[in-house]
Amino acid sequence: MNRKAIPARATHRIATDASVIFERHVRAEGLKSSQVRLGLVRAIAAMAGHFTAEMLQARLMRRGSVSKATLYRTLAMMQDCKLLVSHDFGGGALYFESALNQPHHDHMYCLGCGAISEFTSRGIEALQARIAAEAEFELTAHSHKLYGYCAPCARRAHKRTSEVEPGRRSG
Amino acid sequence: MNRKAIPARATHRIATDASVIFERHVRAEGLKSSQVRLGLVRAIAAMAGHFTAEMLQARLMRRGSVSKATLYRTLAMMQDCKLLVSHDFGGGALYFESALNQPHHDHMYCLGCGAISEFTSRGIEALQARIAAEAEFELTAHSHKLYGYCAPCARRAHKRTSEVEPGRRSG
DNA sequence: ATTTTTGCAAATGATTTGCATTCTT
DNA sequence: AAGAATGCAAATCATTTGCAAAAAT
Repeated sequence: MNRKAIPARATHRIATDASVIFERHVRAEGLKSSQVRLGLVRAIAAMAGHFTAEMLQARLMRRGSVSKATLYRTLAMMQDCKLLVSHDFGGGALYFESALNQPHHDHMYCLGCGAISEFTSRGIEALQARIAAEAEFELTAHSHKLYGYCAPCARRAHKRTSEVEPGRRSG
Repeated sequence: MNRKAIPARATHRIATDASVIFERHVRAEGLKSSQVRLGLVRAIAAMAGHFTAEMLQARLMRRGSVSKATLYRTLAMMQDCKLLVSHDFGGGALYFESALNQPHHDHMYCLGCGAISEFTSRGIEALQARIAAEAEFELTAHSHKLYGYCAPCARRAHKRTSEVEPGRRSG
């Protein structure tokens, strides 16, 4: 379920759809539009997979540079209008992911190589809803992450004899 | 399922059990024991519920003060020897929780009042394991958090007409 | 004696913010 | 013009770390 190698045609469409939604949000909030930000929005929306602000800035650096301030401000706005979603895997920096037409899913994070993959489970979602209902807890969001080793990393680890267990990890 | 009001007898026993485990760990690592740290370990292990480093320091302040440095270092060691577990609910500070004789569980976090409650689900754990297995992902840990409003906060919210939706929240 | 622990202050690092300048409307 | 957006540098803030002094072996 890893998204990769999005064809050029598709990224253009995604970028355009995102900019429409973004501009609608800007108008609704009584803000102003700007070239810099629109370019950023298009680029970010078209990003494949999961990325940090730093990774994003590195990639954007190819063309004109963008200040961290504007980058973070745009990232925040895109989250406000649901174009973007962020995930905290405990490494210090947040990971972002385009949310345009991306149905909800949860993640597996490889402690060996940092690879992030996705999963969904109707069953888990249902059990979760039931648990919340029984506790009279009004569920508005959830975060479910699996940590461990992806297949290649696990194989690599099994070859060596001594393997260090992953230490403390904030759940 | 909220742990509260632990009787004095019980806290003493917990503190003692924790100090034994902690001292074993210290010896195993070739470190030295210390009064300051042992006092901290006993106090922390006996803490009920979920608390941040700041909350902890505030409570410990009643008796002699402890430096943040030592506090964090002890917190880290206690996690190393599984006396303590930490959780990140996205508020900036980590929450800690004594793990002595505390079976695994996941959490619900109230966006209204910050209350933290616990839940467990055999069903979810099983589905989780199956998902990992199918992806050939070697599962070593997981984090599952539900965000929303506890019963009192939900009632309070429904009384008012306009309720602000929780904004971006890193999952 | 030697090695570790402690506390203070300074460092870290991702993210945020103040403010003067530059866009948009 | 009037209000926002931008970039830079400075500020945040929880957590870490360097180092000299104090404690444990």
